[in-house]
Amino acid sequence: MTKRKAPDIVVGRLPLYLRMLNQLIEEDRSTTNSQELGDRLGISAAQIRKDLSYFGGFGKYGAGYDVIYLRDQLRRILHLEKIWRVVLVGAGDLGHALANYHGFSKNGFEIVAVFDSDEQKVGTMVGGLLVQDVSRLEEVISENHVKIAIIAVPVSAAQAVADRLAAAGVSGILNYAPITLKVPPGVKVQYIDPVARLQHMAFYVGGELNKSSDPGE
Amino acid sequence: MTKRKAPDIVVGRLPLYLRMLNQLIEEDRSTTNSQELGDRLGISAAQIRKDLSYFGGFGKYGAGYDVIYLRDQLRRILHLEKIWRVVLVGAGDLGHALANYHGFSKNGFEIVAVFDSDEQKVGTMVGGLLVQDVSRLEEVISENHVKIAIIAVPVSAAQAVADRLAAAGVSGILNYAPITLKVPPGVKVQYIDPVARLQHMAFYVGGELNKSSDPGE
DNA sequence: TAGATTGTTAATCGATTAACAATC
DNA sequence: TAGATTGTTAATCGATTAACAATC
Repeated sequence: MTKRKAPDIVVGRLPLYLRMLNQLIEEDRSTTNSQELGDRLGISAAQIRKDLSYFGGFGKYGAGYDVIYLRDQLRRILHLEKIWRVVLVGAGDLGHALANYHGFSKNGFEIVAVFDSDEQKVGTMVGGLLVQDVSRLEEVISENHVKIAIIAVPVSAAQAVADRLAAAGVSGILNYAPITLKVPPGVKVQYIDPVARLQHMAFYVGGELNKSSDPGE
Repeated sequence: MTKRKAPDIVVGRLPLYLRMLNQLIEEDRSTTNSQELGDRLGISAAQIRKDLSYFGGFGKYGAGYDVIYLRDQLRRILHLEKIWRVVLVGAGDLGHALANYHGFSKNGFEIVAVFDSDEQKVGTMVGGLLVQDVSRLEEVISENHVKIAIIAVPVSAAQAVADRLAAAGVSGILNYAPITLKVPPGVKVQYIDPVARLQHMAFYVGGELNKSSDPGE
């Protein structure tokens, strides 16, 4: 029987499990088990079984998991059986890279519109889409029933964009601007901040300034 | 007195505190306090004080924190007083965006070389740097004493690149390829996977498929 | 001193791991 | 049945919050 509401941290691991199952399927594997999944993901087998148990029982006692079946179940749980229409705000270098990235569409996220406020960029093509003026943001979101957006604008514009996205009905924002956004209840924000990640690593790497495996010159 | 070793999750928040302090400095503020920092970051004041306490006491009783002083202390703690030389592997769309992103150099991370295995790309300019053949990876890392690298190559090449980076002396890897890397002990990996983040959000957003604030057409 | 806010301790809460009965 | 691995419970571990003495 399905247990109580899964913690957010558990939900955040499901995409990793899904990714690994897709990889196993590509390797033509038909079954796996919590031990193997854990080894390949750097997670304990117990944790994987516990995580899955929040949503149901998907394995076979003594035999592990059918990779196709578990993959399909995870897709269902994560609401990935439909194609999500996504808008991208910001057509700079990052916006370009995101619009051209095939990983989104391969995984069920279709970028349906790209916006920018720069007159120079509006009207140009980015990733097969015509860049639109950001003034059309609300209109496009409404017409396409868009629920998820990606922010790839400078810090100075990010909060205002988030405000408009939320007001227009978006309830999930993937934010690449290095700023903590204030959003209304019910709107989920995920942050991607490579600088913060590098700084996090620098803490651990930073000990050896001049030592390391360097005999000196 | 400084307490015991700080948990990794605490270290991961320090860059957010640093970012907020830089923002306060730009706003010409001279002091702040744990309450304000917490409010603006969506974190409890108690947690901020606790986090900082792992590294020392940086505030003034009754008066809060001097923003410049705390900023400097965080930079020291995170080993950000030097400029980190970083290599970027992969000169595709993402590599382009990363090489052109000024946020790295503004925060003390200088990309010193860009590599690709595609003959078409080697020799071209990306972000002011000449793209080099990936065969020169070890040589450049060694000559420049590089300790941090960014992987922006396809999944199929990522593990092999990580192996070479680790063997060449890199101890921090920022990985954009959607795959869990196997690395030797002592090598720290941080992952950036926008698809996983979108999937995580889809779980929460996914409930309302056809309902939401839409009266139908 | 009165007021404010830190730094720290103790209490609470939550997540991970270990162990094992269930079961195919 | 014997063997294997799940799903679940209980124990452990770790992180967050609450409370408050310290102190400027």
